[in-house]
Amino acid sequence: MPTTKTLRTGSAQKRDAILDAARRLFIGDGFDRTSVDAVAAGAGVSKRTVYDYFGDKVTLLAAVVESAGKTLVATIDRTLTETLGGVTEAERLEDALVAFAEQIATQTLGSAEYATLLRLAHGLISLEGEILADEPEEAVAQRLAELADAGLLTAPDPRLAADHLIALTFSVVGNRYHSDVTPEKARPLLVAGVQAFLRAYRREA
Amino acid sequence: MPTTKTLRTGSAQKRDAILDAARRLFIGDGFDRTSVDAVAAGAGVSKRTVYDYFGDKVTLLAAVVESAGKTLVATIDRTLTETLGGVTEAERLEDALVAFAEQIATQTLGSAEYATLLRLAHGLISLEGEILADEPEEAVAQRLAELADAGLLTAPDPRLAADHLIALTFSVVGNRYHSDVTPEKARPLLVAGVQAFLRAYRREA
DNA sequence: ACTACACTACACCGTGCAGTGTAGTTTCTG
DNA sequence: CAGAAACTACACTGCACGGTGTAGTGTAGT
Repeated sequence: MPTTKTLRTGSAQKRDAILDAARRLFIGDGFDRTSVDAVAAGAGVSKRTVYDYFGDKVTLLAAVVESAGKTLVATIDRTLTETLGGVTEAERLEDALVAFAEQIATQTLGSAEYATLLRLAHGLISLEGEILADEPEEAVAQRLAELADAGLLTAPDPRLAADHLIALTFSVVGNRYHSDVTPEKARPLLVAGVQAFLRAYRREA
Repeated sequence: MPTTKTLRTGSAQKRDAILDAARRLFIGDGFDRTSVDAVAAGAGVSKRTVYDYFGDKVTLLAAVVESAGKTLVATIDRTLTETLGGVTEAERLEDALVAFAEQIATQTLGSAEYATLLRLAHGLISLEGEILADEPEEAVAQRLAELADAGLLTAPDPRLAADHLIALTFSVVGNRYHSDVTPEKARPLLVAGVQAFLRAYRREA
């Protein structure tokens, strides 16, 4: 049995299309309510191809989670640099954090979608990419540690601070508007969350 | 006649047993992966009785959510009174909030289970008990408003403060330990969350 | 042109499960 | 005791879906 098919030009595109459709449908309709036929149709591909690529439905879910995780971490890293890169003054910190939160909260593959995926996978996937499931938090933690070193924050436990920032922004938005998040509704909540975070973690003068 | 059977209302014990088994199984295995046969078996009742009581599976889920919501709100109200009832000094506020959070976070039908139920119901239930889905938050908000009136907190928007307290405690715990929460693991996180909350919302001297 | 392979279309199987119908048994009540 | 209501046991239908097998088509490389 040939385990790995020799990839053809354009094969990676089909794989991505399947992953994309699966992510969209899994998040929108749930894992069990999404049929593999629907995924195939959504990807413009035959069902057989889906099975040829991923073997079974659970493996497909695992691939979706892994792919989404990598994408999200990359996005977070990039966005952190864009928004918090050159911030050295306390005055600009709030705006920068709000900008970061707004990006990640309202992105197509943002914190909400990833959280949903992790919940779908929970219990079905025998923790392979699970160890890196909290990479997003770690990325934020590292950046907060740098801000603390720069004297802008007091964060003895950066990972905890990251969890708190995430909770005050993404979790609050997620709890209020369970799936249908719009930038307009999210923004005031994000601003308030960042302000509360800064009240708790700002470096005292 | 294909008329609708008038749903039976007697024997509240059996009804509760069904609700209980359904909640346990829905939360543990998910809605789609839980068969009505399993619910009936778990409740020690015939499948037919389940259908006589609740009509169909989605209606059963709705009943579970409504029942759990009422129970949770009652528990929250009681626990809030027990822990925060006579608190008028800032020194005792932290311990009281931690005690409250610990109760609700580790209870059998606590914040985590209710959040899971709301997610299961989301999209399946045409918002009947949905309007009261944020009653828990409102209950906390009301109590925080009282604490603000007593001069212990600064909370211009009590509902927002409640969302932040909930996020800093229950959401953080839920994000880290997705389903398997033990009091031992939760406690330090809850203490840290309450402390962060107080840093953000304490009345400045 | 030949071969190898990615891919599709489609039929097909097995199964698990929602929901129903019903006959028979227990239990409550007048 | 009589009769109704609650409940069980069980058989049964219909369907959706996961997964497979296969014959055939398009396409790339030699």
